[in-house]
Amino acid sequence: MKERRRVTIRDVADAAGVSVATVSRVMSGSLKVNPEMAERVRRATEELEYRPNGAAQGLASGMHRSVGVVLPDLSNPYFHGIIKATNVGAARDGYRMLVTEWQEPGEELGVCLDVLSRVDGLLVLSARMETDGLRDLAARGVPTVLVNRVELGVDLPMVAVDNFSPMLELCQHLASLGHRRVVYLAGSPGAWQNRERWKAVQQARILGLDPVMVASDATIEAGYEATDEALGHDPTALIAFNDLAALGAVARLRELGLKTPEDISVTGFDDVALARYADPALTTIVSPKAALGEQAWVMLEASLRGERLEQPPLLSATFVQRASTGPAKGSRT
Amino acid sequence: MKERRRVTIRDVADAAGVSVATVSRVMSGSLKVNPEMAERVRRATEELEYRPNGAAQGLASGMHRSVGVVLPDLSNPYFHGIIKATNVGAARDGYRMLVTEWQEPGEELGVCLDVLSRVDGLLVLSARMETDGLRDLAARGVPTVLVNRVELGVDLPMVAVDNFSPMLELCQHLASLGHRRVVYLAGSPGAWQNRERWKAVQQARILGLDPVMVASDATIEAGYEATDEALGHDPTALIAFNDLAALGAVARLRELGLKTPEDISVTGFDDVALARYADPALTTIVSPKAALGEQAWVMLEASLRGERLEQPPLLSATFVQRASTGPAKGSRT
DNA sequence: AAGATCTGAGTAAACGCTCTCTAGGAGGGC
DNA sequence: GCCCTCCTAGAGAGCGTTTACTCAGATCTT
Repeated sequence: MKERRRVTIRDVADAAGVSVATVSRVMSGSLKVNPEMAERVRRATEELEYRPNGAAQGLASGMHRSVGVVLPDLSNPYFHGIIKATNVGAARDGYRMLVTEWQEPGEELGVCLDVLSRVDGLLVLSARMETDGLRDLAARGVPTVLVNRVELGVDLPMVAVDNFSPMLELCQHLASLGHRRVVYLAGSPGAWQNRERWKAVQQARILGLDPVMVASDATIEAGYEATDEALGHDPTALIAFNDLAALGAVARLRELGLKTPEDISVTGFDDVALARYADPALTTIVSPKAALGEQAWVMLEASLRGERLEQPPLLSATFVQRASTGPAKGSRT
Repeated sequence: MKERRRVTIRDVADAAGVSVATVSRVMSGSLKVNPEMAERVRRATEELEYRPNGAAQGLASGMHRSVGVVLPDLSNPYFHGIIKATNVGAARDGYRMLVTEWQEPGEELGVCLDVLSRVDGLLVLSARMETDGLRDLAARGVPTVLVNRVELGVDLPMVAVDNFSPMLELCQHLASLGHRRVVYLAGSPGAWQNRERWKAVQQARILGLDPVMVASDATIEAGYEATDEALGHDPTALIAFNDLAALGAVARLRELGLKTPEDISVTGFDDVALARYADPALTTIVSPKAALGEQAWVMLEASLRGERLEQPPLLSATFVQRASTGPAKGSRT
């Protein structure tokens, strides 16, 4: 394992018979360089298999050409759809994306700041991170974009999906099936998305729904575990915070001998890949993950350039009925 | 958005009335420093909210204190379990983990090398990356650990789960239920794991199985789509490459009016979270994801220190019977 | 045709940190 | 009491790039 010295820009310069500055110019695609020289440089680069040192570039230019993504849970497929789209945008613009999972709240700002020593900007998908931390980031002028999190007191660009309207639509669907007593399996208490969804569910009282909230979370396990308590309220339908929780709930119901949707209806949110393939296929809300990720990148890229794009409106999500909802048991609809 | 200048080590040094060298020593935890001074430095650090510049540290020390993880598909939950464990190990040892998803083969070595300009080592979870690329990495002396990929011609440490034995056990289970004609829904053709699993399935001829291979992949969609072709072979059981494909297959079967396991049995591999919650709960192989991720880190960490640990044996996975397998239709078992 | 302007390549100063080397004070041996 | 060793803190040389600047030669102006 001989420690062969890294080939630096200097080596390339020597090999091509030019100065390091010229090599740097060629690498960065500056037009002000003699084509013949550029060609020589390119050949030398190739031959020596030169790879610029990212750290040095970052130090010298103050730009790292990479952005950090902070999210609470890597295993939630909902995030995949988003960051995949973000990634193609970033790649297109020559940026690298570094994903960091972080769960414990309180620590998050620290992590962000730490990550920041190697990135130019941040995408915050984390619902749990305290508002103070965000405000701090905003105050520091760190290019940051909030995803699916609308914070009024924070001066940061944000992109988000409309949670309220589609959830209301979903409730309407439930109401039209004759449901009345429903339980909302909540997501993370502080999360904006959770507040919005719950708000919509409460609003649905006007449609005749009589909702109760039960604490849960955005995971299969949490949905599974919250189901027993939910059943205590004797509901005809379970409105889960997201698809994962819905899947967990369905599994627990099945275990208890309750069939979905015959005995009890269950709804999800997000439309992750599994939702369609589950049994029963989940009635849920199709969240525009790709569009969200794309827009997040556009906003972030602008921030990186010091530009501040106009705050875009909420993206709309659409309700889709599948097999996990049916007429309320005991209703004559 | 005033561009407030970053606080550097020099600022801290000035504030504490010491030299930058001393600050650096305090930060790195060197013991050779007067406690009183150390305290002063620490206080200054705190007050100024000093954060060392990662790029500069990387440049100066040649260490980035971070490792790159290259994986083919962020949405496969199997990887989450692994990298989660790796991450805690890395964090414990003061390393940051950068996840990079990369799909197109051919490009992968380039990406690795590129990522390498900012990391100290690599964890390769990507089954598709060409062997040549790996050999190249090995030749360059880049600290790299291969996960779930055993390459005999490559001189790199690897950690992997035993695929063969548990798969054979699974086949035995199927055989004992009276199955004979089975279809193996294959994973990525070049992948080591795929070869191992298929080898085991073929070996199971000795148990009376009569296996056929059908091309598919490690995703729900691929499992779903390969099912029709699989049915052409009139099997009594489907052995999917992994849980995702199995889930896809079950979904397609249901669509076709075939019940699992009454009409046809289906098995998975990996035991992702969903496997247990799906309907029917998947008979599958429990892969020790956490142990794998942990061991991968241990090996990598040793490589980073220039040490080469002894090649560990394959980790063992265990077969678990759940509800997706039953007696072969038409068998009297 | 001489001075002004422009082009494009080279020189060298950062960038923020680490780490070797040096200096000087404290402590110890004789 | 003097010299030598030990130990700690500071000075400063990089680390590999980028990016003003500088400067020579070419192209214009009139």
